[in-house]
Amino acid sequence: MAGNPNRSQQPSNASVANGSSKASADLLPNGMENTPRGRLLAAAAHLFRMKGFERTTVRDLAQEVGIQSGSIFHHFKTKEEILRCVMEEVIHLNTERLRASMAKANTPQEKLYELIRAELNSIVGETGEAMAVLIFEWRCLKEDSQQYLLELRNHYERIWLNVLEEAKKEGQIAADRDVVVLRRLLGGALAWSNYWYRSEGKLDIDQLAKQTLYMAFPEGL
Amino acid sequence: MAGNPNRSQQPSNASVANGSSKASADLLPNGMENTPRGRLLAAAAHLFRMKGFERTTVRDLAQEVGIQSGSIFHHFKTKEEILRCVMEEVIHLNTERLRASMAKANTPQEKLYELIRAELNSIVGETGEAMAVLIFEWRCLKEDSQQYLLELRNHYERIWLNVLEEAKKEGQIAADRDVVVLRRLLGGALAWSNYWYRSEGKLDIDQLAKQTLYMAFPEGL
DNA sequence: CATTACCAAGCAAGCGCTAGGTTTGTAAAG
DNA sequence: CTTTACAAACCTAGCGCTTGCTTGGTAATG
Repeated sequence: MAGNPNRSQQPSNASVANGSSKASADLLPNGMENTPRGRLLAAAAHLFRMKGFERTTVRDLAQEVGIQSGSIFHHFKTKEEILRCVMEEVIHLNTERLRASMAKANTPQEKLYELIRAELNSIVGETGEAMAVLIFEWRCLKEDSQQYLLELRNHYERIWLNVLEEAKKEGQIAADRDVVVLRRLLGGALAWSNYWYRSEGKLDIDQLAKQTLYMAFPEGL
Repeated sequence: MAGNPNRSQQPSNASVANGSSKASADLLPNGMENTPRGRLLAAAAHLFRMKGFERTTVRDLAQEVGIQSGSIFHHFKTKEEILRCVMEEVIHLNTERLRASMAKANTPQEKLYELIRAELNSIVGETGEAMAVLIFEWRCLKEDSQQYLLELRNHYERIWLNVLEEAKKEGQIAADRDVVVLRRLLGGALAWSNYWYRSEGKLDIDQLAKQTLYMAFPEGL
């Protein structure tokens, strides 16, 4: 009765138990999902996305990775900390991604396109579930977690605004347009794609990025 | 011990108890907030917006309108029914609003502008809280409620698509653009404004509508 | 032999909701 | 003008269940 059944039995019947075979596959391409902590974060991103943070119980989460609910608290102090970690990691990852995109783009036009393409990939690609959680479960964080993550997000937004301001200076964006408002409109349009875009459809990500670029920056084309 | 303290004492100390003096003010301009049911819906829209559906307890809601938690179920069968009613009413109201806007607009340009302006008013105006609930608490509905509300939402979307298709036919929208994708990008951009737009700022709704129109339909101007 | 990863059992709090009774507003009947 | 009738609105008390989390222990690894 006491003790732990052999480790190798547990994960398999866990992923069979409920039909979700995707959970351990793909949150972060870091190889992070090989640690127990990483597996928990990946499963959390998946469940929080599907059911929402509140509706996901620690028992759901435990079942998804094949452990007992109590064991979760060996890795995280509270349920909220799990949420915060999912968000923190996805911000870091995507900020790095954005920075890398800007490094290899040269002209303002290229940069604008790459900004859109990178954010779109964050939202509908591998990190999509975590991004959706970041956006739509924000309220579930405690005040101080919000404050901390807000700073991280500001770095990300700064990259966007720098490029937009540069593009405006060089005439790619009309002088009478407010770049902050433009960024917000664009951010909403892109974030929304998390709801409707399906990669199996006939529209691929690059095409959608082009359509968005065309919508937002008519002057530049 | 038994019985109900005089009615006139109850509502006042209820709205003082927590600092929210706004709850009973403004969901629906119908005068609907004068019925107990209407007051509950208005308070629900407010609380669901601030804290989310799951985090709002029936006890929170009861306190906001100054009754006991059990009394809520005299007006609604379940907590989920309250959510559904909030959503249902806001869809009806805004569909009607959109239809009215289209009735008085003549040219395709005017119609495009009015579409944007009407939706923006739905999102950041009086019905903003209920709209946010409609958008962000969708998952909390049971399957059949979702199905029912989806039909209502489709009517709303049909109005948009009809106008967009007409505008495309008349050359206000370039021939190579997909109106469905365009609507989704635009819908996202507008929905997002619920997060950041504050009417106290220097940008008024009409200005924002113009900026959005300019972003989305460069050909038409 | 310490560290990491886990289990088994269960506690205290909070949840949606119910049951059964009381009060209040309204309007017809006496 | 009163009395009676009745539905709508509300209260009190609490049930049954689920929740996040804790405790005290075991098993395997290096």
